[in-house]
Amino acid sequence: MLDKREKRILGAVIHNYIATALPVGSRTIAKKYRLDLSPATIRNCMADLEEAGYLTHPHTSAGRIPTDKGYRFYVNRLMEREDLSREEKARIEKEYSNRMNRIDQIMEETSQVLSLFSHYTGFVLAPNLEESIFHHLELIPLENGRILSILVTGSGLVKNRIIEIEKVLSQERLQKILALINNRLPNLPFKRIKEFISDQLKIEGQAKGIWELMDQIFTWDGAEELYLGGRINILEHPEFRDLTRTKSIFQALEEKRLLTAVLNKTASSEGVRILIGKEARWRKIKDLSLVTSTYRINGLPAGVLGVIGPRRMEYSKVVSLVDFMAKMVSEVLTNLSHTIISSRRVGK
Amino acid sequence: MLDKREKRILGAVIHNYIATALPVGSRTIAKKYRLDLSPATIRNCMADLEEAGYLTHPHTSAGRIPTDKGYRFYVNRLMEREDLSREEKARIEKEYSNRMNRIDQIMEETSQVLSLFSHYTGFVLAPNLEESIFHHLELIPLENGRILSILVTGSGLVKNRIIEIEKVLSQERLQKILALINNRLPNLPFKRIKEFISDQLKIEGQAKGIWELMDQIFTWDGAEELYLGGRINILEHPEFRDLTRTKSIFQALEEKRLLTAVLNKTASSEGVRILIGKEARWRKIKDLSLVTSTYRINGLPAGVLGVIGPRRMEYSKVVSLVDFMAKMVSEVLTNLSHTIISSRRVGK
DNA sequence: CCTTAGCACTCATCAAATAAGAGTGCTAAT
DNA sequence: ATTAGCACTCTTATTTGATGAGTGCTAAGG
Repeated sequence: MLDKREKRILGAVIHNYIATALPVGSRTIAKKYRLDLSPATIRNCMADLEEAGYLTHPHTSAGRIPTDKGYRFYVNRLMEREDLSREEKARIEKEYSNRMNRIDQIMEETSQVLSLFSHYTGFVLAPNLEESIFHHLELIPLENGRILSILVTGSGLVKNRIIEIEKVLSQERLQKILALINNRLPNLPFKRIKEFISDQLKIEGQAKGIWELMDQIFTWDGAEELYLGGRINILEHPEFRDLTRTKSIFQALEEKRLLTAVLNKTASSEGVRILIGKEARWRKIKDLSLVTSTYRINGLPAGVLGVIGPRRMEYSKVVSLVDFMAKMVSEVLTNLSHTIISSRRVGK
Repeated sequence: MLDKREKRILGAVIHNYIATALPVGSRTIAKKYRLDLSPATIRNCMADLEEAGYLTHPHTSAGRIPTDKGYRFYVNRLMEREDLSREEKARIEKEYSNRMNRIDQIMEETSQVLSLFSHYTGFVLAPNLEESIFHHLELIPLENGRILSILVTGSGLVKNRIIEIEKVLSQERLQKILALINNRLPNLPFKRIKEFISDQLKIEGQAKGIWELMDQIFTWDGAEELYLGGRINILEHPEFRDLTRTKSIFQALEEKRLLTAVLNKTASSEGVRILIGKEARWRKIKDLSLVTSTYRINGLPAGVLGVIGPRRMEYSKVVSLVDFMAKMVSEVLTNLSHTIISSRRVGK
């Protein structure tokens, strides 16, 4: 365990490194932070911290820079949360207010705001369908047994695609099925829909063609939608002057699958999560950190949003920002979902 | 007018500069291109070309590089089209084959293919709604007079958004209107829909609430959807080593509005269009060139696709690629639209 | 025993100096 | 009209030396 002095010095090093991106030496700390210690003492202490794995040396005679472990300790134990000022919150809310009724607009805008206020790259992973609830289905028949299926979720997300079935169903038949679905399924979570349908079909002795249709409608590849805002912000930071590295990072950002995979691994616990460098266990983003939070619809986890930036990130600010945005999005989406769900009572 | 020799030399300079990104000198040309002229002669000639505005000097004792005017001449008069090889076409078709039934997937995939085969950045501007034809409308009522409107175009594009109206319409009323619309409007171009509706309403003496609703459904902001693929490819090219410039270019790419504006200005003439550097009349992309083509649905202009890269672009190859992809997309979308439109005859 | 001053040593970075090379533009010869 | 030759310019790469930040160690002081 680190003693009090070591903590203070570690904190000072990280704080300074975050601000400057330059290796920080003992003198700097002695001068800038009122520790009342001589550089020499600090040097000794830093040597200890290095041995313990919290700091490293880029080369023999340079200052220290934090390791992943160092950042982790800072984030867990040292860092104080820097709440957003009232003005900032107001600005965000203003950025946010207009025309926020299409869910994809909300996602897009959120990723923009996250990047704008953090100066890093913002992202939003769209609501996970499995976790959503069903609201409405439309089927528009095309030729050759093709059908355009339009699926509306409880959160107002609209998913459409063209499906093909072997057995051609008549128009009346289709209408009947549709009515049945829109009558029985609303508010059912998607992950329980298939079993529900198969149960119902058994009871009512319906044909196989319908099951085939249903199966296609309610099956989708896991490719969730990822919104990224402010990719260029990455270029702002000195550690990415070097194009060779930067390029691989842009490649990583372009590969939505990668990010999606990483994000899906972060457990959907409460609050803000931080993933530093190699902790993400993904080579391509080993020099990046993620600050993420889960947003919820009606209290149920729906998706993930957050910020991607250099390991040397202003965690204290970013954490507050991400937290705030997660709550904001949760609220907006929950409201939207109420609008939609309660329409059942009023409209029909 | 340039004489034969000047043309050959200009062609050689540009060809070489495209390949190397380095200013090209008289010796290089004398050696690499069988012009049977001494460097000195070539120098004289290049001086003339410079005076005429086709070439420049970065500094006194460097080789020549082409100006916008030089590129323009090259593209218009000198360049031979380098057709795609059979293998390339086969590869593209293979990349393209799978699951191409959702229109947004087609757009996404097309932009990817464009970037993959050009090594520049590919883009597709989604079909312009104004030019599309109506196919189907669904209205799903929510509470408080909110309505989820789902609009299907003749090309299979699905647009959905939530609209609000003052006067609450009853469920039956809504159904009636919907039936009417889906009966009368199909195959009508969107740009003629509003007048059509207002005519109809007059004849049938319907209430104002309906006009308000219709107006909202068939009005949209011009924000068309832009798909970009392979942004990073820009980083591959030596002229963008310099981060300062590169950053502004990424900003430009991020600003979809900008690109959309530029693209909408390129007239929808036949075939491939090339925009070089400042010709686009937009400061931020003054160091970039665009190669674009219009794709069509049933012979009617629907949208624009193409490639964005450095001014020093391999125009001869890229032109063929863009041309090919435009034809490909036209075909795919036209087929898709047939599937959808003919469903009227079969399904209903 | 902890802290600190002092000092030798290591690297990285910067600037100036130098060298090399590419390319031009001009002149004079062919 | 073409070309060879040459002086001149400017860029780029390389070397060199100086500077300075920072460490690690040792020994002295509280």
